Amino acid sequence: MAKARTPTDDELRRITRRGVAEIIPEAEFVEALRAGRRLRLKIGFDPTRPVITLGWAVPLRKLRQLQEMGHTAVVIIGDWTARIGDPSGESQTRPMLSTEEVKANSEAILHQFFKVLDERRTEIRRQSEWFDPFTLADLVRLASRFTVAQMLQREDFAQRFEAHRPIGIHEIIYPLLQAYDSVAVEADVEFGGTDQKFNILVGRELQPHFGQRAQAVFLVPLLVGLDGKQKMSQSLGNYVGIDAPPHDMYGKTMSLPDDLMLQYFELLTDVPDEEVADIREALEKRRANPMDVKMRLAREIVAQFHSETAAQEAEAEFVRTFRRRELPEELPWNVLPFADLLLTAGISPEEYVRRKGVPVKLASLLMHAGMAPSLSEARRLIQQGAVEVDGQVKTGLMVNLKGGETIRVGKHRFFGIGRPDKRRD
RNA sequence: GGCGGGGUGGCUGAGUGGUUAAAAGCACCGGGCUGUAAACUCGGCGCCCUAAUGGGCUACGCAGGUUCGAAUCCUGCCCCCGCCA
Repeated sequence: MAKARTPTDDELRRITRRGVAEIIPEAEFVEALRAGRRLRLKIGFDPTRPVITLGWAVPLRKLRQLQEMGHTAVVIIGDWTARIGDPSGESQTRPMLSTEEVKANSEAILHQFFKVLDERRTEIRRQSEWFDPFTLADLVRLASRFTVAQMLQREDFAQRFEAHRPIGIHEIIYPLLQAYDSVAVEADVEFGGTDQKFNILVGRELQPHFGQRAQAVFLVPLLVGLDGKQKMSQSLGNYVGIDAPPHDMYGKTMSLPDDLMLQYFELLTDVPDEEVADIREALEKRRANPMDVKMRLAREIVAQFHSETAAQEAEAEFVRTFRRRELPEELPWNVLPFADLLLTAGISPEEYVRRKGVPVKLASLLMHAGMAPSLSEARRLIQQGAVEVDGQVKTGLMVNLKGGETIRVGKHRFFGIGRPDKRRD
């Protein structure tokens, strides 16, 4: 078997110190790296939703680092559990999905993973490979390896047990399944956020029963979301998608609470430790303007997931639109085709020429453009002065459009009206 | 299996016959102030119609019933929780 490159001391420090919460057992892991043994690095995901947030970039970046040295990432698609859903019905996080949905989501997610991971050094596996043929007898045998007491080690379970709140049997089974994944792929290390500690440890305990070496546990800190309070997650809406377009990624980063900047530098960028330390000091001594620092951060992030050029453009656009409160240079990214506009307004092209414009109900326009979920909501926005057409606040019912306008809704949402000459064919 | 408690808007949680689209808080949205940060401040926050005043519809687990009128009373059903076994 091919060997992996052994890390220099400096690399080793970067791998085991920066952006790491805990490695169990660290000494063993370091030893394995030094020995140059090619490691199988497991990471699993739930294909319930197709979105991957920047929070995932934290462990993925670690994997990438190790891939550079020749180790193999093993990505496990939790397709089997996604198809089962959460039978308790209490949790909205695990609806039951069809095979097609799972497939579509998985593909979308993998695509996002590969913005960070090296595809050539990644093995993709599906839970269904080993769970479809799994029998009830297999499950009972698997369950026999663990005790209720062990399960109660998990803080979440312990608390609920203590408070006499329900713990579903299936909730106990899920960690077992995830643990079995490690056996199935013969994982050497499993990666996850600190909230996964228990589950990953279960895998570590299970492997020796199958004659395998126990995997190491590599825990990364949970990235705090844009609200500055809770972990970044799609369901909380406080996230930045890994595949968010440059301007969006840049803008969302700028809305980050100041306190989080250093954490983001550390977890999401390659800015060297010494430099991060300098930034920290500059901020503390108020030598640096927090906003400038944040712009640097936003640039770093956009450059990483898109390109240097995209980062510069996003920044220029940001400055123009928000700091100087000017209109975007080009038509915005969301454009309502002109033909749709005519259709919405119920106006023929001839009528448009005759009237030199299209009178439309602003509220319904907003709804059509997806800026408001209902007409009532759209009206409220208009009434509150949140809507501008080409820089002019509009509070009236109707608005006359010629095409090519830029409409702003609230502080940071824009959409454009297509130009009439650009007919769709 | 026995006894008891409970299901209200995204969440927490008031409300036990009428002015309750439903207190309050959180979350969220918008305006102001700013750096699309925080804090603060003002406003909004079911859906639909109306330029507006206003009107209509749907909503308090589900289905019926009583009543001029029900989240509130009655009946049945479903679900959840606790204690005991």
